[in-house]
Amino acid sequence: MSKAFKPTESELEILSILWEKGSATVRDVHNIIFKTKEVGYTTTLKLMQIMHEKGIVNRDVSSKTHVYIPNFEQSKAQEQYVGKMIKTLFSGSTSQLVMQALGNHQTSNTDLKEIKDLIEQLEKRVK
Amino acid sequence: MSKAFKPTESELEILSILWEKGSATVRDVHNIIFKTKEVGYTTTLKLMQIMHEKGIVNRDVSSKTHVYIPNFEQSKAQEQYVGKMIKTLFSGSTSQLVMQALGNHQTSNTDLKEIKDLIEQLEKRVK
DNA sequence: GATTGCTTACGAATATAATCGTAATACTAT
DNA sequence: ATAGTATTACGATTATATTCGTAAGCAATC
Repeated sequence: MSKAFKPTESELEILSILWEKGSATVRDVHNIIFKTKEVGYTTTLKLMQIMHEKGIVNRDVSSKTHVYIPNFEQSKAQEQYVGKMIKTLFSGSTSQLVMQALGNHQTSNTDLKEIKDLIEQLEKRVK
Repeated sequence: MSKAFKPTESELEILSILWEKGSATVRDVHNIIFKTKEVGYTTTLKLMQIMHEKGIVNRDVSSKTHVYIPNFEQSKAQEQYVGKMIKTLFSGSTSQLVMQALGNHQTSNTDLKEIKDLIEQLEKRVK
């Protein structure tokens, strides 16, 4: 089994930015975080350094301003958290989670169609 | 807006048990947690006392062995965490979360049917 | 009424996470 | 080259969460 990284709250926030952009400098990340949270630059820096020590991110040090790259797959994190959520928040019911998500968050018709298709495939498979 | 409780990891674990059972004593909760985690009884006790101080749970003190009752709605917690998950783990895409959940976790045909019905309602509504 | 066992209360220790200040270094423009 | 600016490194502090030991209370049983 693969190592079960458990990013902290702040680490997840940073990871989400790195996943979005592919790679980023501390400054990039900090600017985004700073929009919603009054926090010092060196705090963000330190967090990213720690993430590097832990191996959650890689970094390119070839230029003075380091570039950070996520080293933890988004899909892995998704699996991990979705599983735990279903268990602790939805008493084990996947469908409850799905219905909660669809009920409370805007979803385009195109996306809804896609989900329906998936469901139909699943129905076949289970049979 | 309602207070934004932010239960910690351990608190969530305890809450999930209380949601499941409706109410429980420290002993009840501890027995369940202890199955998967070597932890002292007084640790569980302390956590539940702290949760009480924070107002996350109520307790019935009428008999010597106190009975704890959740005072934080499961649905509130669901909203809170699902929203955050979509944002940080699925780059804002609800459908990605839904497809991940359905793809990786067993769901009965009855449940799938129910989800399809919901989707069809949503499709109408959006139009 | 002493002993045993379970319970709560509570302080304290330990572990983990988040924050920031300061200094050293590199880069840029004058 | 010098001044100004941005960057990293790193120690230290603060905040928060988790863990447990010990004492005290209560109830049943001997």
